[in-house]
Amino acid sequence: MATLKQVAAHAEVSVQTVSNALNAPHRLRPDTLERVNRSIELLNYRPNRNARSLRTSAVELIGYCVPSWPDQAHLVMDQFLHELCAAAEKTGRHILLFTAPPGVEGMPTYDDLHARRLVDGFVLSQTETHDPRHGWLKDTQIPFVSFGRVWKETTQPGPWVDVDGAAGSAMAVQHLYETGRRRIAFLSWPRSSGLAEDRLAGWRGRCKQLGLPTGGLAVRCGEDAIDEGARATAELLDSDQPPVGIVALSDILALGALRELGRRGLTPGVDVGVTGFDDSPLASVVSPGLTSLRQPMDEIACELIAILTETQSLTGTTSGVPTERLLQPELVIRGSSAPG
Amino acid sequence: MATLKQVAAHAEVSVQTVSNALNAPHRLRPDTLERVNRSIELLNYRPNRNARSLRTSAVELIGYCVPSWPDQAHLVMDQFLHELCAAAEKTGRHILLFTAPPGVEGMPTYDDLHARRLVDGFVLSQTETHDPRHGWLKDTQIPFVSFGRVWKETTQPGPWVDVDGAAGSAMAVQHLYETGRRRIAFLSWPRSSGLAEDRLAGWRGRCKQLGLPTGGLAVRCGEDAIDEGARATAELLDSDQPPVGIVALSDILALGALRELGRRGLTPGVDVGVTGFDDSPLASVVSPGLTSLRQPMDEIACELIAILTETQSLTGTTSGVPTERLLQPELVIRGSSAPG
DNA sequence: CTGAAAGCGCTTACAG
DNA sequence: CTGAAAGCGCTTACAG
Repeated sequence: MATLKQVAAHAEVSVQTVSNALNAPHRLRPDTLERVNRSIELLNYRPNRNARSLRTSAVELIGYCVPSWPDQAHLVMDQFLHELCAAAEKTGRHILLFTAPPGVEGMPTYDDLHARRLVDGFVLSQTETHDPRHGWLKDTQIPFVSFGRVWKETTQPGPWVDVDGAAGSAMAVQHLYETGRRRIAFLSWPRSSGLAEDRLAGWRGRCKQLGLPTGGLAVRCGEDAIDEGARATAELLDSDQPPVGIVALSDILALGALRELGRRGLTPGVDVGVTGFDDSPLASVVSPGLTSLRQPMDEIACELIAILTETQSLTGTTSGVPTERLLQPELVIRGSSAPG
Repeated sequence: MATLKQVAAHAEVSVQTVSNALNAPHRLRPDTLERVNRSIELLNYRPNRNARSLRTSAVELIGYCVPSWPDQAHLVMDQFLHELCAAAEKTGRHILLFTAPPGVEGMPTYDDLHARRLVDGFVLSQTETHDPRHGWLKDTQIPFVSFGRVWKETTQPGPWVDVDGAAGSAMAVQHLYETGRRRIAFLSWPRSSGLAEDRLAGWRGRCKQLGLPTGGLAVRCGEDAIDEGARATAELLDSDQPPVGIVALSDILALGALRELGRRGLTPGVDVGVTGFDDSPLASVVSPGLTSLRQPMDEIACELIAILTETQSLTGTTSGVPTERLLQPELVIRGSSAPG
């Protein structure tokens, strides 16, 4: 393993010059730069990152706590991780994975990782209503950015990126409306979830806007399970005025709706239009395919990394980068809402 | 941020003694140790990992390349990552995530990560038939361990951990046999997959052993998709002697079988018993639940980490730890094979 | 544009 | 059992 010193000796310059060739090439005369680069190539030199980190006290590593499954979002977690990695690598950084107890119990782990200089900062996800982690990290001055807002807080403790769930539901309603449906139901979760309330509000808002009924059309499911989605759908279909469109809060719930339709001999996309959320692998794997709202994972990842690395959180200086970004989901249309 | 030096000054000992208190406490007199520990506590000292790594040239980081989805195994990837993280942390290590082009194209990325001392070694997964990465890493002397065997090689280029697919299929056959079924089919993939051949062989072997027919009962699907599983199932059910049990190579294929049964008014678990592979989130989310072969992710992760850290691959010395481990899957029985 | 020197925070023979 | 000193491989003011 060649060192900076050896490269310097080989190129007959000082170590400082080699270091500059790597980190500030514009400071060198072109001929010197070329000579140094030849030596680097020849000796197959790779800078030792630990030495660099020790000196600069930046490790270029971003911590991400792997959620313990089962978990609502785990179906798209692999997509998220892949994009997060790719986005980090574009800035020369990498993702360090770790496990921690949920909630505030896990904070000592975050603190330790940061204090021992294993990471520069954190990307949080699985944000919950009143998530205590954000405030804790902010107080401790540990850089972080959150995928997901801390719900029901007037002011967010730190920078975040999120997807506009209300807009997503509205898009789903609009789509079902445009395919001729006028009675559109909503499959929701318990009231305690900020995410659920956001998506529910989008459905209600657009329905009102279009002059569609909402009364008795929002059903709360006990948990995010296929059986619950099926049960809620059965309830809706058994009512006096059954809906002809169903916007579900999640792909899982939507799958329940599809199953119940099938059980009754109704054809999804023809008799009743169904949409889900997240465009998980499930959506494209069922038949007919499930129309679903895709989260723009690549954009999300890029924004997270940009905010974490370019704002005060990591550099100590405030730049012009906004620290709150609400991104729009995209409706992926499949057979469950539009046959053919 | 306190340093070793400051702790030493506070405890009125040399830095060497503080270092020993941390890394070799048995070398200190109990009273000295206690005094040093008090200072560490008081100053909230955390050793700087970069300084340590620079000195010891071990970063305690293990690289794992996030597979680009879509991918056969991505449904259980989050479980795998969680267990891998947890296992690494038990040894004081962490997982560094990165992306790389598939196959041998990605090897420079592995090499770079190792040369720049961002990682000590790698855990590979998504092993393919004749996977070139193993030989490459072995030749380059980069420590690694593989989750999955390199199929069709007489000798494996490096240490591995894998799950016994043949035994898994045999367990599924045995289970269906014990629930009274005598005609058991197998849903497979194209011949090019070592994993598929392994699982197929297990089915055939156990059927022969039990005196069950196999002729015309193995169907190859074009790809791992629900539609393909349904199509293959339809083919089987339309034959002169339709099977009453179906062992599928994957949960996805099994889901296809369930769908086709439903379409025909047949009840899974009653009329036809169905089993899948991997016990993915899908298996417990459908109704009836899908009987499936669970990979022991916790064991797999522990073995991977143990082999990587305890054998020559990382320490340079051969220890007594075996470098090849074939683990047994576990049959998780649900309604698709046994009602009630 | 280039170079000699200090230092980031640890660990580890070595000597006492 | 304890301590003084060298060194891991970089970066960065500083001087020329």
